[in-house]
Amino acid sequence: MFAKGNSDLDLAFKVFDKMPDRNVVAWTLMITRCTQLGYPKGAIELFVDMILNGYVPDRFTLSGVVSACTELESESLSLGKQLHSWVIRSGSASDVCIGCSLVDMYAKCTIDGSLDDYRRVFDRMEKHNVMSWTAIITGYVQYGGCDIEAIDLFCKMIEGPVPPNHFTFSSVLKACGNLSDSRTGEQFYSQAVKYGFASDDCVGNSLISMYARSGRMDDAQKAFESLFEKNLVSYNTIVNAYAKNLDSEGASELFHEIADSGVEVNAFTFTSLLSGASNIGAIGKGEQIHARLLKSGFQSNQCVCNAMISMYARCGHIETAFQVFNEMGDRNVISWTSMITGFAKHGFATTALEIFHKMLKARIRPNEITYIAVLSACSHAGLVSEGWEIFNSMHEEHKIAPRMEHYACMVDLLGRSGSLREAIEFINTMPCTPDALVWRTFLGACRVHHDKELGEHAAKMILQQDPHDTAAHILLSNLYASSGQWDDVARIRKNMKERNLIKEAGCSWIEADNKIHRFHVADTSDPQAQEIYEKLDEMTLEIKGLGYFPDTDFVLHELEEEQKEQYVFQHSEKIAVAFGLISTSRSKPIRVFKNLRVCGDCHTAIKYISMATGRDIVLRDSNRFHHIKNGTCSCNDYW
DNA sequence: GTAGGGTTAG
Repeated sequence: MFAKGNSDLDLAFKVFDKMPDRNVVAWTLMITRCTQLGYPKGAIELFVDMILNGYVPDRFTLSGVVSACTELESESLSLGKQLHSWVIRSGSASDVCIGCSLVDMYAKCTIDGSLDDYRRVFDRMEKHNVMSWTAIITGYVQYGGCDIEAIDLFCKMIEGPVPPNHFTFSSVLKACGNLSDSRTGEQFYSQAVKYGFASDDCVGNSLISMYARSGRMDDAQKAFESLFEKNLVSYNTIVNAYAKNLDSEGASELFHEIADSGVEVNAFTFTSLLSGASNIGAIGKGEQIHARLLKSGFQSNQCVCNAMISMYARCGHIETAFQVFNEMGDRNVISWTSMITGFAKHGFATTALEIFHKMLKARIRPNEITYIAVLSACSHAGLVSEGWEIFNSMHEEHKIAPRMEHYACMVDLLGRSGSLREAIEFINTMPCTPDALVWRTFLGACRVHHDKELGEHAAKMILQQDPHDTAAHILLSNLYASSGQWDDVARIRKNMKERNLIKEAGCSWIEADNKIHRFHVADTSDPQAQEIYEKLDEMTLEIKGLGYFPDTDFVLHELEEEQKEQYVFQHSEKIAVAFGLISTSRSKPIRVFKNLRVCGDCHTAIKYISMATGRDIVLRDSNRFHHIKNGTCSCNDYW
């Protein structure tokens, strides 16, 4: 009877306080309402009051207070556990209602994604209904990161007597999306159709997202178009799909379509648009969205602010990112991690570490992604001993078991600093089998330090695990190319061709006049191509005069030295810089973005160009930012 | 009076 808005909650409290004769139902009702209206702490206080007043909670009360804990996430895990043991003592461990709440509570409150707790509760339940099945499957997908287990459980479920509903299908489709396994997803979807959920918006939206996460944008678009009814979530899903797939133009067009359709956008929409802008580094677009945000009233939403921090940082405006961070009211672990990542990618490792220590002081618990950010900060700056210290502390102080990514960070840190032997020793003593990521990182270090023997070993280890790994083929071929073994280069290229492995094309882009200009190697498609190449030739002569010598190690083909030079001078990042020189204002830095790591020769050449022209050049590659000024780079040639 | 879902930020 109570409670749509917060004032209704006040009213509900007034009535409740005046009740002469409260019973368990009244207490329970108040507890659940508090949680539903976003006051889980109030719910817990009420529960404590209730006990102190001598009332005995029933199954609904316990379920309600467990839900309150769920809302508070990891903050209340210990209370949740106490409630759980209470449930067991009171003999209600097999109750389906309490069981569902407990599964959900463990799923959302357990930080390290350990599955044992919620699985144990699930297994103890007397019988299962569609809610308990859905709760456990969702728990695996959302909080355990265990998509395969979720799919297995789903398969078990459909063999049993309880039919899945639209929520269950939605979760299992999400699991397929996380695995980028659209084939399995399609099978589940056709089952969903058989069960009569063909026109269900929830299942339809999950299908779009599943296709998008599997990289099948055309099918995502088709699924979107064939939706029975498009709601805001559908629009947000497809906007996000375009943003993720680097099509921020497509995302903004859809944004206007939404506005025209009369559907009101929400914070999700803005967050997706911001991430779309940040993926391609389109600061102009990002600023437009920021301006629109200020009118929308979502500018203080936590997710939106976090997306803004990341957008400004990833577009090269680290100071503005820091400003947004400082002005934010309520920061969570993602806000802090975004800021640490931002500083790390810009090469301000010491600042990144300072922020990390402030975060610990503010009693914000770092998670595994925070540690990836902090460790990569160390590795970008060559802070070996700090890296070790942090790596050791993550488990000792915060009970976070290092994952493959953390091991890879350490390999990167040791490898880049030149300690290849120490890195390989680290790999050999890992408690788990190193995966392709670890070996790929190590191979990258071998390439930088020209260690052919270890590099070959690493590439073989990668190809053992994944014979189709394009990166290993390329790195191996680069390694051979840099020592002039052209027969081996040819063999690898032939192998790649046979296996139909295509190197992701190097591509650079630059924003000018609020438009993105993209360039590939030796690109002549731009209307201003002639001017660009004239500028390039002019720059080549000029910087050679300053002492630049082309490093043709970075050319893959066996060519005459002069041809190699020419080839290296047609790399996409150089073309983009030349375009920047002729079409952007002198007062601003030239901001270039590249989808892959910047080539070593380009890095050197661009440093000389900054010296010759007096322009500041900011280059974001797939790994980090390079702030190039007067012939030096913020990465200290360490990338 | 109870429990489950799809879209967002690192």
